[in-house]
Amino acid sequence: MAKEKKLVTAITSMNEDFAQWYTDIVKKAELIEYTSVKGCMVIRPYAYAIWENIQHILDGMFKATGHENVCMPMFIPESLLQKEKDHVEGFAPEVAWVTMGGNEKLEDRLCVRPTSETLFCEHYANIVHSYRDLPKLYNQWVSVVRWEKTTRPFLRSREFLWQEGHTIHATAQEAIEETERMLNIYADFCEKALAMPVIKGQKTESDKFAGAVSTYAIEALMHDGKALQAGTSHYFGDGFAKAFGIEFTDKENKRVNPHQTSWGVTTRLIGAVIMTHGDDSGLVLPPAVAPIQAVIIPVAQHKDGVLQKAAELKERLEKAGLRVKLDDSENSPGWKFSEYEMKGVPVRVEIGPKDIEAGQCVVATRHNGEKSIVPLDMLEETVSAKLQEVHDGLYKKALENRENRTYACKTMDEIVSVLQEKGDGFVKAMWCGDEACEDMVKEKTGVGSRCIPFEQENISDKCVCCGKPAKTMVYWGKAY
RNA sequence: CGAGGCGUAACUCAGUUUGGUAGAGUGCUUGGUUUGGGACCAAGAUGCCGCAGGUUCGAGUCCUGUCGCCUCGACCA
Repeated sequence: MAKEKKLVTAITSMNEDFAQWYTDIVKKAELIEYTSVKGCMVIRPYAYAIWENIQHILDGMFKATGHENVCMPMFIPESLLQKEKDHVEGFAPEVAWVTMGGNEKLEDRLCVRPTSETLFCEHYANIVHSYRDLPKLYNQWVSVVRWEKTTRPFLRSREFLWQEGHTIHATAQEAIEETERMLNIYADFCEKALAMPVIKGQKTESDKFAGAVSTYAIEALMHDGKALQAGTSHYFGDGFAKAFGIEFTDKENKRVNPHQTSWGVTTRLIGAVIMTHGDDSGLVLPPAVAPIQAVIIPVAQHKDGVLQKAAELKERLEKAGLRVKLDDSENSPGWKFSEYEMKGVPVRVEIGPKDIEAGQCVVATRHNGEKSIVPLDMLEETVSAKLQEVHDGLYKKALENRENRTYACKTMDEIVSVLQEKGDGFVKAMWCGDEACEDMVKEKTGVGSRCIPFEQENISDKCVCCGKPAKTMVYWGKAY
């Protein structure tokens, strides 16, 4: 394979040092700026625009499935957080506390929400009285705080933006269906909007959400072979309802507890996009969420008619419904090419005096660097087709990477040697269901359980660790 | 939070061993020539040497603490 031409020297090569490459990208593509509080970052306009596009698409999917947006307070009294035992145990180590109000010490200190189950439960206890009140399908777009020890932009920050859906249903069946529905929406979104293939599956007991009956997740594989949990959906059963005293009268006039779910995705998705599609020239954005879908670069822009023509192309593409930028700054065309490659703009349109004379322009695609000459009267349909091509190309490349880095193993020795030989990736291996084996695999091979995929395969009849009869196939991997 | 590395101009970094006037390249500003892959010439501006103490006649340099970034663990969306 021909060595890829490196167009930008300002960033570290991803194969040389993936972590440094990531850090370079988030700074150079003007996604974030660090602040004086560890783990809290400025999400700059370009990154926030990506988030807004993510929000817009997902919010539409939520509304289309009957969900309503609400907004809970950011503070949770300690007494409220304490009500569900597993939940508080899971989150207490990483919550930030407000202990003073002005100069007064607070009687019941307030936790800054790390997640809002407790607030939704308190609220549901007040508003749910009858089966006629159910279901409530609520969602909120807010930020939460978790006092992480190790922080990385987008992947693990102390404050992050997310959406958290919280629903409450009359029956377990309905709640389970909701849990599955939302996991499917996330998977759909990742594949159709972010061009990122994901594995749907269930988390193991040790890995599930604090207070949940079962946790489901979508897992993606990054370019370097590490796994990233891209979204989660939890089924709570009636555990929270019992702990918070949520009851309703059913059709038979009996007092019963409702069943709940919660589900969320975060700004981590931006990190996932960077690490799934980025290359040594910078960011590569999937067209559906790219703040700029096509950038127009005028060449020899001081010459008569070039800027006017470029502006005309911009207007035409905008009318066709695209997000377009015309860069008429004084920088050289070469500089602009590199700049928008760094920023991951999927399609570039070049227009110069020679093109104008010939009634054409040059259209280049970011993901593969291909350029083609396009008659001006075919601009709109060509750019739209190219955007689709970029999306498909990104998805295909990400899927290939995942497939090339997914290894089926029957023994722990095999896991160790395949990882050593081929590098990090997903390991498919059988498991007996015993937590001791799960821990042992992690200890001996360095890969932890990611999920029990819905799509099961039979790699072997025996557990990869203890050799006893296997119950399920598990995806294992190193995680971000 | 444990082990290691690094903090000097907007960026990348030299200078720290042996204490003695703050440096380079890139970028930025202005003017001109350029413009199809990060253009060229000229003139300019930019520093609490991460922060706080300490040692010293004198600290970017030595000592203590602290904050931040990177790597590897543990924890996690």
